[in-house]
Amino acid sequence: MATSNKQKQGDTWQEKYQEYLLHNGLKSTVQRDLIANEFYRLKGHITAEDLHANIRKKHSSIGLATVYRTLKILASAGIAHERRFNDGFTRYEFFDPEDRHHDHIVCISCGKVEEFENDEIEELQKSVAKRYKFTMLDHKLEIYGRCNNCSTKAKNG
Amino acid sequence: MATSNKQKQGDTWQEKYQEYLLHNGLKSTVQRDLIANEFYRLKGHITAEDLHANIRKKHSSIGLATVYRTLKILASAGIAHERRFNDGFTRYEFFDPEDRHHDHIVCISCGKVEEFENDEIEELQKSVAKRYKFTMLDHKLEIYGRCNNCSTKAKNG
DNA sequence: AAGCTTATTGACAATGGCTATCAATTGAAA
DNA sequence: TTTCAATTGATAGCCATTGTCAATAAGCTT
Ligand SMILES: [Mn+2]
Ligand SMILES: [Mn+2]
Ligand SMILES: [Zn+2]
Ligand SMILES: [Zn+2]
Repeated sequence: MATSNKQKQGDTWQEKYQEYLLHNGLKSTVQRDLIANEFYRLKGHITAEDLHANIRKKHSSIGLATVYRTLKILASAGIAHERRFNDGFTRYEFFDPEDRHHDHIVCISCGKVEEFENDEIEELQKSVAKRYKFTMLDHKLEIYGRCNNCSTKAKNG
Repeated sequence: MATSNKQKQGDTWQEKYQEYLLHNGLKSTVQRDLIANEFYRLKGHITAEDLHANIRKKHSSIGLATVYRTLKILASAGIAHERRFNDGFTRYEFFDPEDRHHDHIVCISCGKVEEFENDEIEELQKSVAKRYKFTMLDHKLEIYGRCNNCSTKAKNG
């Protein structure tokens, strides 16, 4: 076949999405596809409600429940990652298999979220898990603080 | 005075508690004091409901809302620390000013929570915050996995 | 010790993010 | 097309936590 020699780097998220639907007896629907595409288009760390609000602008009949449902599917398919910071919302971010693992630094004042990678921390975590005889499956590292902008604002007016 | 030359190491949590109440127009009540003492006695990472259940054994009339309220006060007073792992409950743990900061490694199978300290990770976090020009106020590091016991169980039975 | 003022309590209602339910609709296989 | 399971939007329900409120208790002040 034309694509099989391309060491699977050509797998787009859309292909992954369709494959997941197929293998799980799920259907491609106009709402589902729309939500998935809009999710991809918007980027960032988005809540179901934010995404729903955005979609509503063009497609006012799509229900919030369907957005929740679709985000869960995308997460199960490995296309989205669930994130829970400390604001009571579940957020989703698009996951590209090319991307490396990253953690987050969050501004508690304006909500800005920056991403960072730190191999040393990752390694140290592994050693901690080992020391406590835990099989590490996941981890969560979040730094909370005030971004440069918000720190400056606080100092002045 | 008899205590003033003791570089404040003699401050018990009870003193801190009473002081906090005083300075904030709050009252010492039998329920409040009971909840605070039971919280101290039980240790661990406890939920409001767990604590309430324990107290109910001896004092069946104490309301759950009062337990919630008291835990919030203890947190504000710096006597308890709030923790949110990924099980949907807010947990509280007693905080001793003598203790150093620690993070957590959590078994997703049996719920066991171990505590660890790692200065290298702490330092690396500071450097990340600095790189992103964030004023770090807090951070959360949790390792999720399976404890030795639960890993073994999974392999066999 | 009694009165006074304000905080506190327990019961219960309400909140809010999210999920379950259900009748109507749609996708896709035949 | 027909068929039939999957999907949808609306809405009810869930559940940890918080708000409300009338009754009560703390901690002054006399
Ligand atoms: Mn991210
Ligand atoms: Mn702890
Ligand atoms: Zn900010
Ligand atoms: Zn375990």
